[in-house]
Amino acid sequence: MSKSELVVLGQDAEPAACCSPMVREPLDAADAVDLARMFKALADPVRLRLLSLIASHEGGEACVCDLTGPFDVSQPTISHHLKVLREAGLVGSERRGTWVYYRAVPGALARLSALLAIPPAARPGTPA
Amino acid sequence: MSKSELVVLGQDAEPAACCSPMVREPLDAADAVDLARMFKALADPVRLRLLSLIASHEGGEACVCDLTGPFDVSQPTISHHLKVLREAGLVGSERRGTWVYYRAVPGALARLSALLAIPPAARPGTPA
DNA sequence: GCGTTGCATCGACATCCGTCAATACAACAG
DNA sequence: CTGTTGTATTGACGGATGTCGATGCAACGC
Repeated sequence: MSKSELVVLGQDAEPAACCSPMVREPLDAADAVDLARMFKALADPVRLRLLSLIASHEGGEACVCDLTGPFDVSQPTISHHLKVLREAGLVGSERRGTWVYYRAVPGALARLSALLAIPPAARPGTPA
Repeated sequence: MSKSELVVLGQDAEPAACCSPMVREPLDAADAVDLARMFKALADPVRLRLLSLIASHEGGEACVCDLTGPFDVSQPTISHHLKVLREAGLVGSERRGTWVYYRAVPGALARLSALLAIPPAARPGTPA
């Protein structure tokens, strides 16, 4: 793992590709599979808390060493959860010597947020 | 089931109770359990598509009879998924004679959307 | 009341998933 | 190279979940 896995900025350009609010039009099956995978990554309390710890951490990133303490689960479990988040595209990681740092992927969060948003001018099902 | 289960409007008042953006501060454990449950309900492609069908349906609601056709799964599976969505608080239902109508709960979606939002003036970890 | 339609529930099954102890791998210092 | 620290992976285990056919329940018309 000599190359950085930390995502390049520019992810922000991606949200529009898939996810206008779901209340506006039905999701297609392919998008749904992709999105369900991301929601599945969020569907565990420990992972939610990990993500929020990472995302809100000073400097916008957190070292695994900052993440193994606050939970009542073992280190391998934390690693496993981080892997799930990483593979879902919600976080990126970068090794700096012994230490591994994780950072949230803003574009991915924004994508999900946009999907769930209620359009301001319309309510569900109200023609926009 | 003679009383309506369709949620009363006013749910919009609730999002603020829990979910400012997770990138702003770490989630507490109790909130994480509650939110993970909702994300779990979204963590299945069929359920995502069901929710989007319901939410985008004309009139803001859909009858189960509108929902059993578009998927390659059986009617009991659709019912099961609708139950999961309902129990997660993402949809409400109302029986009208033989027909049962489902409607998305805007407040619940807005709550999740707000949780995942990236604050406009700050990026993850940037002091606001 | 009976037959029909719509929808929910039940029970079984195969698959998936969170957790852990043990272990492997990466990086570093001496 | 060895020992140490940090982190990821492995394999086992018990529990959770999506799916189905069968069935039960709700509502309706006759």
